[in-house]
Amino acid sequence: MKVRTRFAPSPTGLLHIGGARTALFSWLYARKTGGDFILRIEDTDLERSTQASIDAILEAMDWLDLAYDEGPFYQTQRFDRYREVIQQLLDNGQAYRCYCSKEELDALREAQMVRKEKPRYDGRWRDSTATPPAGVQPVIRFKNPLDGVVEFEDLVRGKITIANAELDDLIIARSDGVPTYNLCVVVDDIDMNVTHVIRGDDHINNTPRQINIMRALGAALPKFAHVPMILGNDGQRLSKRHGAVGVMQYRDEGYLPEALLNYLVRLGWSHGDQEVFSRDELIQLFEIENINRAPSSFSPDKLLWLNQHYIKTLPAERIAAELQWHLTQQNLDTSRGPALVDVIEAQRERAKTLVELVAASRYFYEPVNSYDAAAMKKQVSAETPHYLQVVAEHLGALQVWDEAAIHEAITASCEQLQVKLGKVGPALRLATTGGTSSPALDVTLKLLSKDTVLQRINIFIEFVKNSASSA
RNA sequence: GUCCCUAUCAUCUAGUGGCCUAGGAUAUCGCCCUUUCACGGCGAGUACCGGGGUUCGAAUCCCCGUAGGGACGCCA
Repeated sequence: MKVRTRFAPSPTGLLHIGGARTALFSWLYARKTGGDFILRIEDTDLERSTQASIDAILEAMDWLDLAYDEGPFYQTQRFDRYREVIQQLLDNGQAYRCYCSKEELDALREAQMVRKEKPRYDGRWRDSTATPPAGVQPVIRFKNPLDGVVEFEDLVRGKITIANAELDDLIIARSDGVPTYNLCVVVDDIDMNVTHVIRGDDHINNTPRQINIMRALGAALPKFAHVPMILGNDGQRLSKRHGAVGVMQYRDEGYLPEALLNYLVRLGWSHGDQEVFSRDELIQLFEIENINRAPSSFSPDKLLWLNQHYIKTLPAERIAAELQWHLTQQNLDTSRGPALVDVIEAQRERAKTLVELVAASRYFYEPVNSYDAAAMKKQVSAETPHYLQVVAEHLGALQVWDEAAIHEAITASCEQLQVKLGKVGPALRLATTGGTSSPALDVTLKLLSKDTVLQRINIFIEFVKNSASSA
């Protein structure tokens, strides 16, 4: 049978790290097995679902390049189908109407807590022949088996057993008739022929209930794989109100989707000692059974390392494409100046994020309008204008503007001046970039172009002279 | 509170009874490379939660503690 997996987020917020990883695992498994990956939006919570969240989820899936073969399906568009199933359950005596008020249920729960019992519905309307109270819109509850156990083989945990006595008769339709999560999931997973349910382990407790409903409907059971939660740095579960940030925020902060995906897949999954995986490798190597059982905590440092790794190793064209968004954000116009891919090649080893990469590359595209104060103090002396004048002369005389020639010119300048490069280099860097860090001087100057370099040297010489006379 | 799940360096992990005086990666620290910033290379320290079993032998299997996470909604 063809493998079919699904990712089923609820649109009540951003797609965060945990959700993205679950989506990744589901996607990988489908790809690996040549199956289908389905996206389903679980928007039955009419109160909290928003279009903005739907858009955010879609945008994140797109940015991560986790393409789905089917969907997005929306549960709100399948209400007729759910009602049909609910009616069937009602007709078969597998579900019943419950007329309890919320207050009544709260009181029940409270009393149970006091008695140190697990709070659950006591089934008072399950077989009731009492006359329903007037004016109360009932909810519909599923008749969960009273005894026995539900046992299933979880693909990552192994055998999980829960006694039916622990379960209560869950609500499958609200009093306004809107079906609830557990019912919708079951109907959808059946209708969509989902073979592998891969989801967060916060759903382990729902699984036996869902299995019972599936059995009541006479459906075949899918396989379940519950992946552990991701914890924050403090060991607490990562959630919307607890340190979880949306996937798109990582884009904003300058991470590459390649890095984020690679980081995420290694959080809870491993293939021996391997740390870096291409997409194709992942598809080839991914196995559900290699997913860890323990929750893991998110480590920004390692993500950063992977991001830098990908910045260093991906084709410059790929980086350039991803960089476009940041260039716009940071208002840097690269239409004039060196080719972006050349700057990327020169800079890629000294940026951990794309944000840094852009920030560190401004001087290639914008005039230098200030100089690092500490460096001015440390690297600039009374002789500096003269030194740079000589350098400018050598550079100005060059017929060919390439790295070797530039290197020659600088060396020759030092020889003529009888000084070490240490007297000239830092000042030259300061003059041309405004700061103390850049790629090798010859590379930097080459990219900057001869005209720009000579111009900047002149401006700098004037600046030094002026500040010396005014001091 | 009740039920479910989990437990190897600071963090992510390898390990499926002998190959483990526990390996890799990140982070940290040191050295080298480099007259910038980085990259890179080499090296160091740091872990099997505790206690009982089973076994000739246990990080690996079992039990009990302990700790952490999850669930217990007319949320998903």
